[in-house]
Amino acid sequence: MARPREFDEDVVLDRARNAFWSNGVAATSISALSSATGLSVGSIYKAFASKDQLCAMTLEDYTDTARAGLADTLRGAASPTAGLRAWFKGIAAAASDPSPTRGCYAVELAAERAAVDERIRAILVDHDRRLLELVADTVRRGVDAGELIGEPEAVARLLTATVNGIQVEARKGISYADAMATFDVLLAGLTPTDPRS
Amino acid sequence: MARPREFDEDVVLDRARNAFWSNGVAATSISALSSATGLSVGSIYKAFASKDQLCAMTLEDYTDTARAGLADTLRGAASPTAGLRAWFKGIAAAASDPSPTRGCYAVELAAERAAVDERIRAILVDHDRRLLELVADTVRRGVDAGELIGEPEAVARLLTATVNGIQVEARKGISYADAMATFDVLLAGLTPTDPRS
DNA sequence: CCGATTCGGAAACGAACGCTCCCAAATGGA
DNA sequence: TCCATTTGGGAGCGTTCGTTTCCGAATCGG
Repeated sequence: MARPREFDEDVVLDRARNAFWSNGVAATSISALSSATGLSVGSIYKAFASKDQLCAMTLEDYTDTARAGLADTLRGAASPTAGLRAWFKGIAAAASDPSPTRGCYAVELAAERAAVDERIRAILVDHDRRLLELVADTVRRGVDAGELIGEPEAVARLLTATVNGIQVEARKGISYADAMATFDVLLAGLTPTDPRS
Repeated sequence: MARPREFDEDVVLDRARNAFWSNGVAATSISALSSATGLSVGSIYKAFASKDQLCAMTLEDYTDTARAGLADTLRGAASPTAGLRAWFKGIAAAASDPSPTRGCYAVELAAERAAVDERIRAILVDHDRRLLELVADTVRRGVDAGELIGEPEAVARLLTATVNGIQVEARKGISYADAMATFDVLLAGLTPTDPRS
């Protein structure tokens, strides 16, 4: 009953996230969010309670979407290592994006807010745990198939750490080729039949 | 001639950096910097011109110090790989620091400001270039000594990317053991005589 | 010991901050 | 067709922002 909303919450969350992502959370004012989303200041507070709450919601939406996309990529690939390579290609593409939303929103928030905002930190820690499970599962399948070597969880930690490192480089600017070259060296070290040495 | 300064610029830069680092640059006000440094607002502006300028100076001081420390670590070690291991131990220690200045200041600034502040970005890009040369040189020596395998510059990019990735994890909290385990897997993949498979 | 020069710091600037309030507009059930 | 209820939005709340201004204090060459 009563008057229905005129805006699509997902669209508003996307636009708010991009604003936070481009300029930093603290540097993004409510009036800037109003411009970015098309909602008035009062409507933003009616719908999202506070700036911190809105930020947390954009992050939760982002991490959920990112994990779902990664799960599709990893499980839809022809083999575990093919899945990892597809993941890396997507990361390299996002990292070499010239827009101010290049890199990874979760990395931006981890760096700027995780040490000071308990709520953000909790979302990121939970995301990390689930992401690690996803990647470790793929690595385990790769080890079983003889494509990869090492202890799956430790290897998964290395993979996600390296991806995050590339996302940091992305904030300063990195080419697609340099990002992929890094991933190539990484994978070469985790492959049993590598013709090095 | 004229009245001498009553403060030590290095001490003030250290305290300002820690304030930026803990809370984020945008979220750190001039009055907070005044409290942290002991200088009055007017004195800060007389000595450092602006908040952005002060931030850039803290970063330049930090990156110079970090590179000098790493150079000492890498060149003072018994072997190239021993140098890398010493580097990783220092990173893991800084990453598992429970204080809000855990992780790496350069990563914090890369994530929060590099995409929007040209000056900060330039400092970080320059730092990256020099850091990469330093690490690549060590890797090259390691390859020559038969301790490491791969193309030195690409391997160096992987090492620095992984280190930055651990620094991102540090902002959310990571144990010393988990950080070191990640580095162990990384090095195992870059070592010719590893008993895996 | 004086005068040029710099420093330290309190007060104040206009602007922008996050947020609340209030009211008109829009809806569905009675 | 009202009426209860929720939305949209603009004006305004008190506070804090980054920065400037101004002036007494301190120093050193003359």
